[in-house]
Amino acid sequence: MRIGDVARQAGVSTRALRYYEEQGLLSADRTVSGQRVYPGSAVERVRMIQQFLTAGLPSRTIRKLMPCVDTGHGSDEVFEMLAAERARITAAMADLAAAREALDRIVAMAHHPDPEHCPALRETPWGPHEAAEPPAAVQQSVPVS
Amino acid sequence: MRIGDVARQAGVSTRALRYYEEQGLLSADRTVSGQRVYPGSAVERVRMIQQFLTAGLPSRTIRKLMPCVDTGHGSDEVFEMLAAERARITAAMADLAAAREALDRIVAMAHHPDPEHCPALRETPWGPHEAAEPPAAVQQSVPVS
DNA sequence: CTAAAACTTGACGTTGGCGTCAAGGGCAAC
DNA sequence: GTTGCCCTTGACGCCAACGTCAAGTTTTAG
Repeated sequence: MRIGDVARQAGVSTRALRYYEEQGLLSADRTVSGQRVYPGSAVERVRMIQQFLTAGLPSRTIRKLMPCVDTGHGSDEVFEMLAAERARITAAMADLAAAREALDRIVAMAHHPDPEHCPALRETPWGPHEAAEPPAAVQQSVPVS
Repeated sequence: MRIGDVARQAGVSTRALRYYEEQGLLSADRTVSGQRVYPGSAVERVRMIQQFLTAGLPSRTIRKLMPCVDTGHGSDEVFEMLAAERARITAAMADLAAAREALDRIVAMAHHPDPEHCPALRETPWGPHEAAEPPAAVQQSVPVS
């Protein structure tokens, strides 16, 4: 397959494919004239690369990961990286869930015809917080003339 | 509170706070000399901003969202945005879950002392795929001399 | 009073994953 | 041959959310 075919089938740009090669994520044979020639498995591989990129793994990390995918085994160092990335992903999922709930609270607040509903953020468990603005704070400088 | 206090309590840099103000996410009073003065609630607000940013909402979107948070109601347009972002977040969570499972498959593959386990990616349901490299492809140019 | 710490605006630098020309070479069809 | 599409390398552009000086003012601590 040539680069355009892979690009179409994997749903990415040819620019991306050249970039992946540049980053050492994807290799290609060449014709005498220098055109890239890919095996059919390249499509799968590109999809995997995309999935990892979408998940926030930097290309540098993926580069270290791919040999492990190809050969089936890797060094302890690689597995530590993998574990770390796994943890990062899990944490990111938690962050997303929290943000989504925050959005949901906002729409609920806005659509809920209850009394005193509007700036009722105080009722939501939003991490540690101190008393909201005590009348006389600690370090007060010249407060607006 | 001054900017440094808010920064410490919210766990962000002062640069970030000035950036948020620049982007219209966070407002501050000023002393006569021009220094920023924040209410205690600013810490909460910054945490919320951070949460949304972490979730991938662009500051432009958050800017449109904050009035709704403050007043308790917003336009239909804002709610459409919110729904779209909610969907984006859900999709992102699915992507993360998929990537995490891919990582798990890799470690399982590497640690599993089974025969013919190594490049056994073919057994995993990886999206649509055609036969991997038929002996004679369609458009074949001069194949390496 | 003075030195240190904190604050101000302004402006340029960084990072990643590409997009987007630009200028040329290759290749199948007609 | 020639038309038109696909390919090549090279290089600059982009965008967001800040980091990082720089150079000057203010506030605070001793």
